[in-house]
Amino acid sequence: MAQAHTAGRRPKVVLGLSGGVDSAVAARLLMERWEVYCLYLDAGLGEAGRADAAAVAERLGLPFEAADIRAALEEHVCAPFAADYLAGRTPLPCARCNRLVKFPALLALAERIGAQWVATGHYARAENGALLRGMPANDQSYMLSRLTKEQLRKVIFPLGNYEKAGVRALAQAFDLPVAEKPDSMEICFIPEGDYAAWLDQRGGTPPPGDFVDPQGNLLGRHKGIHHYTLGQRRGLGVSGPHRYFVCAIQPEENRVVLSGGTGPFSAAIRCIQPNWIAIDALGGPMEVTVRLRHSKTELPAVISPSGADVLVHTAVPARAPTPGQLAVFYRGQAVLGSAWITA
RNA sequence: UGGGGUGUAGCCAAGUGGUAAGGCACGGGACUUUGACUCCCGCAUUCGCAGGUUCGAGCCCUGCCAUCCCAG
Repeated sequence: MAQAHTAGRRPKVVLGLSGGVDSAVAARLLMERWEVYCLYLDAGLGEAGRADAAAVAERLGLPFEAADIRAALEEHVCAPFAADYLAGRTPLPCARCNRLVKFPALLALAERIGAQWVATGHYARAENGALLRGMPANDQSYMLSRLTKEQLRKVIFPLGNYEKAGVRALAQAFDLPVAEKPDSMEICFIPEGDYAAWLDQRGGTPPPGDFVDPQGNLLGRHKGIHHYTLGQRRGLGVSGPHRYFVCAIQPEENRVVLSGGTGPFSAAIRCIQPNWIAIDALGGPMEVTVRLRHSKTELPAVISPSGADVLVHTAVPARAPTPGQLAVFYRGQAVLGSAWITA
């Protein structure tokens, strides 16, 4: 009873519990100081994840519920995802989901139960509305860089100072049922990881067309522009004296342009719809480091405002800046903000 | 129909008498909460076909087939 008494005084937090190792460990860590409510976000793909999440909550003795996010997911993530591919862009669903679906769902439950905080098992840190990198080995701040300042003020990332290996070890030490579960690395709403098949099933995907070289010579046939992304080399099925990279996708012509050499590079990148986290607005040129895709590659760059857009000039040419992906700007440990690459 | 060239794995392409390089494509793996990039592994018992010479032939000889170019 004494424990229940003190538990009642603890601050409440709503944790997104996915059924994976990370959020399970996050739950266990959070329990030490918080009153944790678990929320499973149901994307409508089977019961396996939900069962695992429920098992974790039960093992830890935490309240658990599920939210059906299918409608919001369709509107804010799936539909834009399909539209991007049809327009020759390469979408980044996780970043959109975090801002528009996942965190809003967590915040909605938090409001309902009077919790001040929400949490997830992401590898990043949030401090007073600032978004900071997680540990270098598996930092996930890139995918979180669309979160608003308002959202971030209520967020806790319990795994911000951990690395994957350590989390795995903790999962075992805590005897969590998902300790040995493999990481999932696929788009949560697409089964089998075959996004092209998912798009085709949805309908309205572009037909096969031509692969051409920069001079317009025919190199082969492609399976539909939604099968490709800028800088892609493998899976083209085009053989020849050297390797080929996708250097342009032309939706109007239904063509995919292939080049040889080392693929496309560019040092000048235009981005739209900036989301500033560490600043209120970009007043003038600023030196930052930038990530143009979710990888460890980070380049020094100068960003400058251009109307409502942001112009990025990297110190050295960047490999295949891809429309639809995010440019995330860093100042040291902090995420300054992000913007969508358009060209 | 004459003259010349070429035929090596799905595609390029080394090899020139000593027991099939490499690249591309493809398959698998690592990496990765998107798509990619990158890295690692695998991938012709066989060199257009049939004979012949030789201890030994993809490499030499003969014939045939196929294909390309120039002549018409």
